[in-house]
Amino acid sequence: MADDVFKALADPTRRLILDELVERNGQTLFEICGRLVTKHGLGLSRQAVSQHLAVLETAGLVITRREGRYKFHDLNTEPLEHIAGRWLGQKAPESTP
Amino acid sequence: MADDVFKALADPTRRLILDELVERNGQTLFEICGRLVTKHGLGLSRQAVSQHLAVLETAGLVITRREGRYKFHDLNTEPLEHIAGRWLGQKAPESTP
DNA sequence: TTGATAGGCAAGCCGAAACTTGCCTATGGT
DNA sequence: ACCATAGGCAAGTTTCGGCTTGCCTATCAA
Repeated sequence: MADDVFKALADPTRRLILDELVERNGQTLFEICGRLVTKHGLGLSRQAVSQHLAVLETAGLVITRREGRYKFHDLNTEPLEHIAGRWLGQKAPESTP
Repeated sequence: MADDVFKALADPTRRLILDELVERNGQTLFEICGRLVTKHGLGLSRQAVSQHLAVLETAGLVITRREGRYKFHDLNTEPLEHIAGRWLGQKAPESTP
């Protein structure tokens, strides 16, 4: 469960994909491909991005909905909220003024 | 910078090490080895744990201090606090009562 | 000083992960 | 009906991460 989330976040390309989805939710595979190439200059194939999206989906960080021949990808931040708490929980909360 | 933190957290053994340091801070390499073997039943060599600790240290999650022939490992949770905020930042903060 | 304890360095092995390549399915427009 | 667009599947390659093995250094105690 949490293992999938950490493994998904381990790759810099996947973190960039999450960034793009924060900026504009509900993008298709081709849109994400275009953004990664033009805005960040990384040259990867469409299948590479597709596989990254699959990893993000099994981690629960991306939820997909199909409409016709389009498949839209929505960001789901819920798995991100409890991740660090595993080690921050019972710590003395240092001065947070 | 953040890349090191995510890569460090990607491995389940390293996450277990952080758990052990939460439970008891300032352990030596041999102490951590013993705990991983006895409490969690994983059979890994001392060098494996040493390499894991090195990864955690370059990520800033573990800080070491040397005293004589002992090297104590202290947890540093600071890099964990801003990790998820990258994607949670401009999201509507749900009810935190 | 010798031995035991705590740790470090470096090369090598192996399996998993990232990426490619090639082909296939499905939807929509004209 | 036809073709272009959006996406999927599967095998192959290559790179990288985790782990081992073997040996070396340093500190302390007797």
